[in-house]
Amino acid sequence: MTDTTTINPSAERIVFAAAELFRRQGFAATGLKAIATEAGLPIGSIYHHFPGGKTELGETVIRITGAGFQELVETIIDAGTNLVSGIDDAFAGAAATVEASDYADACPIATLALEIASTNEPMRQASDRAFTGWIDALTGRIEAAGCDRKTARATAISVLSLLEGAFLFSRASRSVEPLHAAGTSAVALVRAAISD
Amino acid sequence: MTDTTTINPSAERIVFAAAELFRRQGFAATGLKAIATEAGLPIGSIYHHFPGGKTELGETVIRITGAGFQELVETIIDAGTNLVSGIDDAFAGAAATVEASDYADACPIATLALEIASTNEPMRQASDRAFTGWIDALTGRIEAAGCDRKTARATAISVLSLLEGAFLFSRASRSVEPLHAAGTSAVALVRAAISD
DNA sequence: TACATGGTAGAATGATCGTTCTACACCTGC
DNA sequence: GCAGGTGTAGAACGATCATTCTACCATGTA
Repeated sequence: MTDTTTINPSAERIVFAAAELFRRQGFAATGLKAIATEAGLPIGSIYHHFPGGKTELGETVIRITGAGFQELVETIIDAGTNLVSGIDDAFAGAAATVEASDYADACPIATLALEIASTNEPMRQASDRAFTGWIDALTGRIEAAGCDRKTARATAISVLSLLEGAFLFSRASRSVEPLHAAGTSAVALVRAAISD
Repeated sequence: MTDTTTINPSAERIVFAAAELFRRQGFAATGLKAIATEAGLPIGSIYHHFPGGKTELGETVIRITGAGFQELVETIIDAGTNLVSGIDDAFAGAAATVEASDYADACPIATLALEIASTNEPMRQASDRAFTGWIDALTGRIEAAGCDRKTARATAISVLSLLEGAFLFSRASRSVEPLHAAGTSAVALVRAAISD
């Protein structure tokens, strides 16, 4: 099993190649050969670094890209003059990223999380942990901004739901309108939550 | 090409079998043999009814289940004493359905829509049309409840984003909490939109 | 009766799949 | 120098994939 805190350069190349392909076309449609090619390594290396096979690689991708996305979003939110403007910036940034990537770079794990939710328990648990990390991080910020914990959590879930739902619609419509609409609503929900 | 307004019994069995499997495990992970088996028909029948192959079947599944979901949600919303309570009922119903189906029956087309968004243009367009139909239908209701069109549309997009995002989190966490949180927020957004 | 149409039935095809296996190279420690 | 560990390299394997093809049946029409 790959070290849980660090990851060696080749394994990292495999994870990033896989993450890109999984995000763009999903888990089942991505073959290990394509990942190996994208990573510039032989297919045997995948099994060397991830002896558990495709599922283990999938879990690692979920863990690492889920944490990376969380860190990115936190950085954006925390750079705002306050929580509300930070969230506004995060949605705007998401829209810009999605548009600049030809509507491919949306949520790093949503596509495969839905694919495997009913069929691959280790990966489902990994995705649950990633999403829970996001929800907890945002809950903490909303709470710190002066909201009771229960409402903060519900608001965090809603804000992230808005983001995920809007990603889906943006990719389907090849338009950033959903992300802008959802961003406006996210701001309104958070404003209401911290003004109570 | 299958008739666009009616569909014969065998083709219908194929579509429903496919829809179930696509929803549960996604498009790429579902083989035509499994669909044929589920429909109780030989694999040749799939090509007979859908000469365009798997893509054509995918488009048909998106069209039919997208329209069916819209009709279901509209029925629930319109049965409420007013728009706000109708939307509340819709989210509660979604939560009950997801829970009763072992967290498999969420959005009929989200999983495959994300899988194919960057790789299969005919199907992406079909998913865009389905989602657009949902957005337009809800926009109309919010507008009829006394909201300007621009805000009505943005609110409709947000409500549906909340639903889709919450479906994702509910499937990942095997919990209905996200749908209840999103439902409360949807109600708040719609209330605010029609009181302006 | 012959032909056309619509449909079920399932084998055949070449390609891709995840996985296992064998081979070799390099580095480190004893 | 040898053994063990780490890693690249890619062929082999059995299974599954989407698609095409052949065969047969039933019905309706000329």
